Amino acid sequence: MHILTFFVHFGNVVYDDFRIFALLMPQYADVILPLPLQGSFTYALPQECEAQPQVGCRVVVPFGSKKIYTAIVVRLHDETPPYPTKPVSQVLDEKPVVLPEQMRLWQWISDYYLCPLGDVFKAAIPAVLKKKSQGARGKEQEKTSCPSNPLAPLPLAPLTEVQQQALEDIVNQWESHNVCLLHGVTSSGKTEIYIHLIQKAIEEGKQVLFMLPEIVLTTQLTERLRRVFGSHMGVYHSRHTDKERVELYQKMLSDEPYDIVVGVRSSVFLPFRHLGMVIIDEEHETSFKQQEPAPRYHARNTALVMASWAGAKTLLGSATPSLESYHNALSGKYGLVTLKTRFEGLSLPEIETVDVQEMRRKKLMSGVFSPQLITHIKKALAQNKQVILFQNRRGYAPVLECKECGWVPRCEKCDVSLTIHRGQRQMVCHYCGKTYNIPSACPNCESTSLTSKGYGTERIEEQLAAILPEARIARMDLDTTRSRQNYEQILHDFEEGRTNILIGTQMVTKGLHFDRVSLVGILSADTMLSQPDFRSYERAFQLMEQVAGRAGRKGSVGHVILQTRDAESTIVRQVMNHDYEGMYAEQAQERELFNYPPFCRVIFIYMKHRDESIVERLSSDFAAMLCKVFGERVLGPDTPPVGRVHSMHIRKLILKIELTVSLTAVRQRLATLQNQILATPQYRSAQIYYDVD
DNA sequence: AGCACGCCGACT
DNA sequence: GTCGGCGTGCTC
Repeated sequence: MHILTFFVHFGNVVYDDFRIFALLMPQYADVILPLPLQGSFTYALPQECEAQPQVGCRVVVPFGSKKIYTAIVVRLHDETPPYPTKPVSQVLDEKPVVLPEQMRLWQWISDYYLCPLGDVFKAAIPAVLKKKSQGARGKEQEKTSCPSNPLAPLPLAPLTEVQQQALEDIVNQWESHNVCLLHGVTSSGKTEIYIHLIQKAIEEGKQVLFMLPEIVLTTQLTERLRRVFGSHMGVYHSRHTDKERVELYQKMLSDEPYDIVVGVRSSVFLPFRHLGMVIIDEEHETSFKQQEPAPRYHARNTALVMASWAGAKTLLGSATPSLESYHNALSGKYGLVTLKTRFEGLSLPEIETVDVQEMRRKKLMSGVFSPQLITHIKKALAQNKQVILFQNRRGYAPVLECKECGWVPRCEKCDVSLTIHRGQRQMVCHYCGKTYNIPSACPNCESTSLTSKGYGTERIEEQLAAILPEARIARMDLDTTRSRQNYEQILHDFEEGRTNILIGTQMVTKGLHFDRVSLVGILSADTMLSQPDFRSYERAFQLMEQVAGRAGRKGSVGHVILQTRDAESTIVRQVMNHDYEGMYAEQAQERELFNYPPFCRVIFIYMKHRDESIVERLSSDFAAMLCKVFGERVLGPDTPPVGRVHSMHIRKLILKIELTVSLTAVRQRLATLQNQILATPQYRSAQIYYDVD
């Protein structure tokens, strides 16, 4: 409890003049450890003056019989605990490295996302700061995230009339709302508006956090910002080395912090002292939510909480807002500003659907390629234009199948079929990453007629190369972009026109701007809808709309070919008409009917165990216990689509909580019930964890 | 998380 | 009769 209270009364408790004069140092420090443990541990403090830590400082402590950890002091006091204490072995900081507001945010994440505080600590602090190393406190030796731009900042590009109007609308909305949603179609020039807002905030002496999904944080955008903000700006990217992250963290703690930090999800954990504005671009992106490991936090929602505490204004930007944010905007909780026109009078791309079923019946398909798509690709290449092809599946083919007996290779540790990767000459489990050799004969019936079913990006590349041998094709997916250099090389080659067709997964849908792309092909709209997830429809719309937005730049209307088995489906029609509002209305109705966010809070409860029968019993017992307390709000247990990962069998329960019910009460009930069931001897070795919203 | 302590199988 | 399997419980 208690952790928070002491931070709130920081000034009173820590800086007690009387104490210092009387040389009565606090005798004990409560610390948290970077381990999945709830609560804090008490250590004795050495009584020398110079070794006194403050709350928020790192200390080195022995833990267990031989482990040594870096811990964070959360409270100083004189209450002798009823057990023997070990002494703190070293104090690493003179000044706090975790600010009171940060600690408060950690506690909020721990409470809201139902995970131990130690897990938040682990995620929040760069690894080097957690290690027991003396070199870590090197504020003085400022290195030259990171060559900073020595050039004088360029003057801001003037906004167009439409952009200027949007900017004024945003500022107006902020008069009456803390959060404003900017719904701007792709290429409507949102970035320019952000830049002007950031500039304004910096002039007012405020700090700005500009959060982006990983994939958008490419050189294209950072370079543009760098040219404007130069050495005022820090970049926080997951591909930065740990050393670079520590430098940024230390810089933010120093007396001359960056005015603006452009960063990914984990940049919400940076220490801001004068946060005045938060901008979250592509706010609908699912990568803001950390899935694995704990803490399973949502960086957008966490940033919203942080901003409201700091009294900062937040701008959420997207061409395809999340249903949650749009709902908040319509209900008046957020301000809403809409930008309907594309930059420089560009019109939205024209979308043409192709009925794959029909083409297949007429035997006109060449593999995944419809004749229409091939014609348009040829036309684009003849005009020296470029093409982006989108397929949301990597690898060669999702399945290998024996023609004789129907045998399909599966992962030993997970309940999924293996994806074929030709390039690596292997089959790969996309859940645990385990690789297998491709068999030359079926291990079941010894037949050698094994065929690939379905299409991944790798196979599409192969087919296209056969159809258009003269095309210069590049592929961009997880497999070809393992290193940052590869990623940048692929983009660079495409930008320079060395390649003219780019095939890729979601990676090609985000924030890339290429002037010569005239055609976008969506190879299979249907595969995106196949996952049984309440957000899959929304996500499919967002992906298609985003990738379509890559087509057409200055002076010409872009063209999109959307291949589907069901050209009459609502989603295809909505994408064709760029009808976000229609999609929203329909999905919102559905979510309301079935009690899903944003009309309800959803907590997924996962249970894992090596032994399937144990997890089976555990899940039904736990469900029964939960039902007694939560009644109809409990759904399940169910086996998730992939019922076994890493040899652990999984069951899932869903808890739907009305927005009016206090989450604190729910959390306490859950904790009690979880402790109760895990006290049962047979379930002791099971794992239970939660995923909120 | 990691480590120690503790109780049951195949080895010198 | 011991070495070692990993189940379980604790770490200030």
